Amino acid sequence: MEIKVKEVPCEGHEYSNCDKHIAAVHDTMDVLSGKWKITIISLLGFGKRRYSEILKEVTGISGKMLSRELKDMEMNLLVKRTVISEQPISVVYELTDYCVDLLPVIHSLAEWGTKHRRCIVDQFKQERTEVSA
Amino acid sequence: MEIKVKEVPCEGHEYSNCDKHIAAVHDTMDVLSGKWKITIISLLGFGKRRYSEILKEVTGISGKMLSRELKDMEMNLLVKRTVISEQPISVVYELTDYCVDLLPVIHSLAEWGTKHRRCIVDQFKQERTEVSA
DNA sequence: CTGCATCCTGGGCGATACTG
DNA sequence: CAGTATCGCCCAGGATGCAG
Repeated sequence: MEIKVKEVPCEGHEYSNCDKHIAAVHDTMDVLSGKWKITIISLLGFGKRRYSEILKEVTGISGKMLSRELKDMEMNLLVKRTVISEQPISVVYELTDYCVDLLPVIHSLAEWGTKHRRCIVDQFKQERTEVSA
Repeated sequence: MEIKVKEVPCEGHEYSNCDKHIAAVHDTMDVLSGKWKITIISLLGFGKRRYSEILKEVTGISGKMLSRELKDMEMNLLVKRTVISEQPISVVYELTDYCVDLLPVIHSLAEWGTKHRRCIVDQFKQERTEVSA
């Protein structure tokens, strides 16, 4: 996080917090980045799952990526890993309470995304009618 | 956006909306993705800027990337591009009203990111004291 | 079953030079 | 001044195989 904006006159928000603000946004983006984390969080939102269950239910993900993402998410305290010592051994993952704080943020992303898709589609349609007119 | 989660029993939210929800989140992430968009939006939050001004104030960005990001953001209706026919020619960019809807979302990302950084740092400190104890 | 190591490819991003 | 073109690096992520 070495991204910086040079000093500029303030209109609306405090500059002194600006760099930190930007860094904080990137922190969250990093936690959610990659192709699979959102999907995994959404799936685990339905309840705890075993590794192999996640592998089946998240269509398209490879074993390597799932391991990597889960380890990453565990380090970020988003999921709890529990080893069940049966034969054969199994491991269950579940969302932490901490991760629940993230859900409203994800919802706000989803809301804007939904609106945005409509907006872009409408613009596309409008351009087509203008051409045909 | 072909990411899918297979049917699973619902606990809490409706499954039928789940795929769309995930796709919508990714839509927003795509719009904000890359190394520079957040920074550019934040800068333009202070007011309109010329291309060369942005180039100077966003430290580290190259001309190529700035052109590319601005073009991308213009397609996504986030910025408005205005050519001023002076000599030498200049171009000013400003946030659209539409982009303003995105600011609360960005703020929520920043809030969680700030908290998360504290959380991870605290965990790190705690692990160190446990080792020394 | 769970998870890591290896190899490989596409795309994000940087540096530099060039055009209107 | 505002961009584009070319080159090239690096790394996220896919495929496959191995280990505990």
